[in-house]
Amino acid sequence: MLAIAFCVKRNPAGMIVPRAYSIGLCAPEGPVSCDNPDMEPAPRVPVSALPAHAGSRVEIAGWLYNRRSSGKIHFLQVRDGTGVVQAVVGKGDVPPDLFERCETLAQETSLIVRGVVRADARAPLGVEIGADSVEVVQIAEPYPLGKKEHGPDFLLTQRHLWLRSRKPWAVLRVRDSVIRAIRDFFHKEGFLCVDAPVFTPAACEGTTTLFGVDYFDLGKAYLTQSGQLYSEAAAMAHGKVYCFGPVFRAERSKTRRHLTEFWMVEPEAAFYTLNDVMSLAERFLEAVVARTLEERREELKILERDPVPLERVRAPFPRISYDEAVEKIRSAGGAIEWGEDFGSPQETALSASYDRPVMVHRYPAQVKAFYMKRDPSDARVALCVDVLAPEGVGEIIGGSQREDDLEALLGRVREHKLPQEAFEWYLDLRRYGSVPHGGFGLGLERTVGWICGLEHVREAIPFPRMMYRIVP
RNA sequence: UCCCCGGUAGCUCAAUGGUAGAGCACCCGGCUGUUAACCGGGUUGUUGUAGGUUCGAGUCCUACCCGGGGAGCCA
Repeated sequence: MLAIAFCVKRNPAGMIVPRAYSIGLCAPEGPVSCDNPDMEPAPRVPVSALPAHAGSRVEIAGWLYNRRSSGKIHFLQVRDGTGVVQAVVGKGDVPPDLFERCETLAQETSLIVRGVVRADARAPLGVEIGADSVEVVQIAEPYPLGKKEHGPDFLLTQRHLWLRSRKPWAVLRVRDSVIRAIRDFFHKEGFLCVDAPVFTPAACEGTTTLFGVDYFDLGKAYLTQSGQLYSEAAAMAHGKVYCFGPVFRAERSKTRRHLTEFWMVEPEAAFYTLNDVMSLAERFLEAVVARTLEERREELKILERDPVPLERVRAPFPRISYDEAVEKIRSAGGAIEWGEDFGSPQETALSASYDRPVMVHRYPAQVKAFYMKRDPSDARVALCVDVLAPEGVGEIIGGSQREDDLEALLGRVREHKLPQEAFEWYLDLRRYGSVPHGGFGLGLERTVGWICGLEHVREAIPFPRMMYRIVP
C-alpha cells in the first residue's frame, strides 16, 4: 500500500513552509510508521479537542467519512471516533501528487492527516484543517454503507460497520453516559455492586422461557433472566447492593421493545419498603436523565431528540394505584376487568397521559411474581410498582417489596409449582434474620431507547440479539 | 404460538397481466468552499424458491424459505 506524505517545516517567523514531499511504500500489514524522517512531527490531537488548538499544526488519525471535490479543492471529512472534522486540500497549496492522490481516497479509507487548525464559520465544529500531509494507512474497498437511506435488515446485517455511522455513534455515547450515571448514582447512595451469576439452575420467576445449556454432569442449566434473587442474598450481607449485567429471555417476542439478550440493573436494599423502592426509582431516573442531558446534548441533537420532555423528568413522579389506573383506562373507554394485567396498548395509553414517568403500584398479586409481598391492608394486591416512561415508551422499571415471611413464601413456591429444592438457598434468607426488603430492575436498552427517542431497542445495544438474528 | 405486512440491480425503491426502470454506490469526464455537493456519460438483474393459471406472470393462485412489527410474555 502507498503512503503519501507531504511535509512542512516552520521558518523562524513561525510560518509554515513546505519542506519535502515523499511517496513511499508502507509495510503491507500493521500500522504505518509515522516517523518518516522527512516529516515534521505534529502532536496527535483528538478531533473533539481541535477547537482548542486553533492556529497550531496537529495530526489527526482516523477514517475518511466522506469526500467532496470541486476540481481544484478537496474536502476530506475525517472521523476519529471523537468527532468529524473537515480537512481542506487546495490545489495551489500542496504538491500535485498529493492533490491527485486525494481523488483515490475511498470512503472509510484509514489515514493520518496533518495540517494547521484554523477557525472557519462554515465548519460545523467551528474549525477545519488546512491539510499539508495525508498519510494513507489503507485504501478501503468499496464501502457497503451508502450515503442514502438503508433498510433495517441491511443495516443490522452490517451492524459492525453501521456502528461507524453518526446515529449509532451518538446512541452508544448516550448509552455510555447512562451506564456511568447508573453506577455513580448507586455508589453515591451507598449501594455496593455485587454481580449475579449468568448460569442458573432454574427460572428465577418461574414464568419466562429461558435458554438452556448443558452444564457438565449437573444436567441442564439456564441463562439467567434476572439477578434479583442473588441480589437479595447480597443485600442481607451488605445492606444496599445492585447487580448490573446481561440477562436472557427466550420468549418468541418480535417487537420494538424486546431483545433476547439485554442489560438490566437491579438494586436491592434491606429494610426497604415499597415506598422506599418507589422513592429510590424516582431519584434514580431523575439523576440518570439529568446526567445524560448534562453530558450528551450534542448527541441528542444528532439524534434529533427533543430534550424538553427529558428536562421535565423531575421528582416527584405521579404515583397511582392499579385501581386508579383501571379507573383511568375505563374512563378513557378501555375495557379491563379488575385482576387483569395491562396490555401493552393500555400501558402506552396510560403513560402517554403524563409528562413524566408514572409509577403504577399495587397490581393484583395473581398477575405478579411469586416473591412479591402482599399488601397487609389488601391481600389481593402485591406491594409492587411498574414505572412507565412517558411519550408512549411504556415499562422501563418493575420492582417490589419482597415477601419476607418464610411460610408465606413457601406457600407461594408451592402455588406456582416451583421446584422447592432449587429455592432452598433463597428460602434460607427468610430463616436467618429475615427483614423487609425490596428493589427493582431497570432495562438499560429501553431506558437508552427512551432517552434517545429511538424506534427500536435494538439500536440501543451495540450488537443486538433477537429471535432471528445472531450475526454479527 | 397466533395475526398482519414485505422480498425487483451492491443499497433505497418504481413498474394497468404486454420490451424490467430511477436515485445512490462504482467507473470516466467537468467544476476553487463543498456540507447526503453538483453537472454530463457509462457498467450493474436467475424479480426469495418450487409449482400452477395464461397466448403472455415482477404482477394472479398454492406451498415453502427469509425478514419485518404487533398480540401474548416481559425490562
